[in-house]
Amino acid sequence: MTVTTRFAPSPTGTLHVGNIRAALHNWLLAKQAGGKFLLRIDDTDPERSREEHVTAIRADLAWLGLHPDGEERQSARFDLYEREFARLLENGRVYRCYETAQELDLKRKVLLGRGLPPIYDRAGLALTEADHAARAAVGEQPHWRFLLDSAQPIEWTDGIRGPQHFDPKQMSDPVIRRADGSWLYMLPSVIDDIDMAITDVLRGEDHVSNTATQSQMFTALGAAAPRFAHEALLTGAEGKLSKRLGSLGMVELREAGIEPEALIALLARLGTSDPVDPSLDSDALAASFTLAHFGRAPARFDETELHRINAAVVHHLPFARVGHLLPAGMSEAGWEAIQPNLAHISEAAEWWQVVTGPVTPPEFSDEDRAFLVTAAEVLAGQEWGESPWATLTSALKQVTGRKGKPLFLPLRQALTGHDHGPEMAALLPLIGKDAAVERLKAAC
RNA sequence: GGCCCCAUCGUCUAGCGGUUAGGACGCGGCCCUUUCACGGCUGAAACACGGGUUCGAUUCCCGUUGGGGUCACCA
Repeated sequence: MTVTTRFAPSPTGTLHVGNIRAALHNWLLAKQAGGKFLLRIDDTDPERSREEHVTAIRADLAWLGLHPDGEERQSARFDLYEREFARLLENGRVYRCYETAQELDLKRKVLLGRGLPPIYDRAGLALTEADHAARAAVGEQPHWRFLLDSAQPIEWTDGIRGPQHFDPKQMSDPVIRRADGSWLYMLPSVIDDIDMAITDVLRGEDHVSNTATQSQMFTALGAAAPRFAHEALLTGAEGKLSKRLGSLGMVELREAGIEPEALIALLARLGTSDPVDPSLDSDALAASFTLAHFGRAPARFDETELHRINAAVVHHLPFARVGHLLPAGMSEAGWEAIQPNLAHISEAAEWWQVVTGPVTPPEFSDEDRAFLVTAAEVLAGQEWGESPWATLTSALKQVTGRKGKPLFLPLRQALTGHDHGPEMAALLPLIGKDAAVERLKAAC
């Protein structure tokens, strides 16, 4: 059986760290097995779903390199839901209810106040046909609940959490359809997982109780449930599940100069016993992806760590990958000279400016000025060669007797305008002889 | 409040009765580089607490404390 996973975002917003992690893990799981990764847009709620978010989600997945092998949209599948719903109705697994949201809320509060679990009392189930007729007569439309089988213990072996047991008596029959006929998440998701032949559902542990009720839905629809795995959620750096984390979206990440490789390297391994390794590509991450290596306690997502990983990633990126992001005219040699000094690709512009000029050197002492005059003369007269920096500095050492910092720092400052930066040996050939001589003269 | 999950260096974690408690990231030091960065070496750094069980608990059991999740006509 081939492995098929899915990522099922609701287009009510753009992707954020939690979403991305879910998408990535499902992608890794499928990719590892040579299976399929499907995108399913969960847009059953026309009120809150926005087309621009669908577009953004597709674009973000593409940016991350998580290309789906197929895409479905729940809004295009209502006929299917209708048919399956009819089957459940026939089998007596759905029933009509009339409580308003306010009434249900009140019931819950009363139970909670008495220290009892807020489980739905199944008042709707007790209604007679006459009751329903009377409701209909006054124009009242019912909403629908799925009837849990209290006699059927719920169990599954979770890919991360191990054996799971739930008592259906401890759970409420979920509302699956509103009075206006619109669908809630619970049932369409199960119908689609069956229809799309999803073999593995990997999601956050906030879905554990959903899995419990949904596992009965699979059975009620005559299908075998997929394998389930629930991973512990991420928390913010300060411990609590932060609003910051929830809102840390693709836009912010991109604006902060985070590369997809960095995000993927961190998210693939955070919360597992495998070390985060910025040098690994997605194929290597997929090959080593192991559910058994996931911890069961919530892990902290630290934005600072993401930036560190980003720097490490940038140090590995080949010119071909970043060329189009670099300043016009920047060569491969330029990239390689500057790359080790970058935390973000965007900083390449600053260092390339050092190569192309103009540069603004600091004020030098008379002594240094004299030194730089000599330097300009030596450089102008020297054979450029393979390693002009070594040639220049060893010549100056002999001529002026300077060494160490007094030898190198004025040169660096005059040539680049900075007192630190990429290696001069790599920079000088890029600057070129004429420009270098000019800069030395200009600094005097 | 009920139910579920969790508790080892700052962080992510390995450990499945007897270990000098291991690794990775970060941090300190040294080397390389006559800068910063990169790279190499090295060091400091942890079993939440209280009871049991046992010859012996980080490991097994109970409790306390603490953290996370869930109990929606959101997904």
